[in-house]
Amino acid sequence: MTLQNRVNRLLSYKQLLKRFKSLGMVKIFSDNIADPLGISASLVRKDFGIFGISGNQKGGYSIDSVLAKINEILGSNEIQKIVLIGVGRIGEALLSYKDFFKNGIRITAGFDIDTSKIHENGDIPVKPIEELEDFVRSNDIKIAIMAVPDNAAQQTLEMLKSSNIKGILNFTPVKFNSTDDVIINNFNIENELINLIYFVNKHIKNGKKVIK
Amino acid sequence: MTLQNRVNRLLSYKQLLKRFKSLGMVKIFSDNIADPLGISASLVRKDFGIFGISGNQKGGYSIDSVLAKINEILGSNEIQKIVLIGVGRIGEALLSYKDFFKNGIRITAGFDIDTSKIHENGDIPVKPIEELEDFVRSNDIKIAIMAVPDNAAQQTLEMLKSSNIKGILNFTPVKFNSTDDVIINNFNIENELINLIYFVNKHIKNGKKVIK
DNA sequence: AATTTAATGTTATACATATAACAATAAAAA
DNA sequence: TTTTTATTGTTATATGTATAACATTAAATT
Repeated sequence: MTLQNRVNRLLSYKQLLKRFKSLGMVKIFSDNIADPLGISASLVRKDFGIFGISGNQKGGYSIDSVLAKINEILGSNEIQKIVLIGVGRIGEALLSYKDFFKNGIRITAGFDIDTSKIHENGDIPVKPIEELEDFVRSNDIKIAIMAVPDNAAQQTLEMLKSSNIKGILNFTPVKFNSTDDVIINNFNIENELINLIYFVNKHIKNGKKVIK
Repeated sequence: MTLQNRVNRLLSYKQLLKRFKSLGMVKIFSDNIADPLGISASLVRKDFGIFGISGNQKGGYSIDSVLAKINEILGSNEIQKIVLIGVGRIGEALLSYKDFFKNGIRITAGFDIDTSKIHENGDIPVKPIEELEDFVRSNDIKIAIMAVPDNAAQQTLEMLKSSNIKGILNFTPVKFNSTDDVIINNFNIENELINLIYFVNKHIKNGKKVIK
């Protein structure tokens, strides 16, 4: 089940390496990374190879230099400015999500059609949706989080496209496909739950077997 | 990019078929499903075959009977009771998420250590975390959403395991692996954003090419 | 009633991804 | 200084997943 691409794995490596580091470790072998993540050591080495991360024939990999390289690859060294469309329940939760700062992600503004949501002088301003296009263009923003109700999803997508947004994390229940112009990452909470329920039931029926 | 397993695709089919149905359509061909989802018609037919969904040699598939079969497979006909651990910002947003009802998912209770969050007589009760194990056992609950702060994640996981929970949708930034006892579905919002940023930047550099 | 047709259902192939095996090599040991 | 050793880096194999090709078949046409 754990569907992972190479970049997602890189993030897992980062998380794990930070924990190793916090324990005072300095060097690490591919096995030490593979085992806790339930993958093979050769996959770790291959990933590292592909991203140009190298180690020493005997001494393994230096945690610090791997972490530095991963941050470089992921662009975590620069600040990544994004916008949030739809300041409802989920939108508000995301606005107050302090952890983003750790990875250099900044929600620079929220946008909503509901005028009661607008407040310019907060920690993160919430602006009327009409200002989206101007804001995105003048601040050179490429990424948006979409957290509007499902009946506004299509319309919001069009706005984001015409604002020249290049990547969307879509929290609406409406699934959209990526195109040449925009990469769309759909996250449907209900579907994740239904999926989980399915595999749990299957698991219970078929007897215990780890599903990845 | 759109990493999809067979069950996730089934959910996509369901969503799409409901839309076709709302347009008044009654029958559908595999191409009609495949094209909007950007997959091959043979994959649709193969999925249907694996799940025992059959059509007519000439007339395609009956939308109603496919939908009925999908609901049966996914267990959407029964009510799926789940619990929510951690009633912070995200937790609250999920508690008020009305759409769950459409698919038969019921958050039966929330749990928190913070006593100020507790209220027994709301729409959905929020109970002290100490009552979790009893509640889960007496209501035969198998699925939990974990939305606690990262420093409480490990401890919460242990509680859920000892309460005999079989599936966890994990919203904490701490990644956990599935085991023989429990299937864990990690959703890390930051990681999804970093992942998206990576592919958008790559996309911009390498020239336009659809990434799925 | 025979033939054509247009779809399904299934098998074969291609592509993608992960693992396993091993060759290369730098450090450690003798 | 040579040999051994332990790990990386890389190539070969296996597994998993998606597509393409085709055989099958029921409806439509002649």
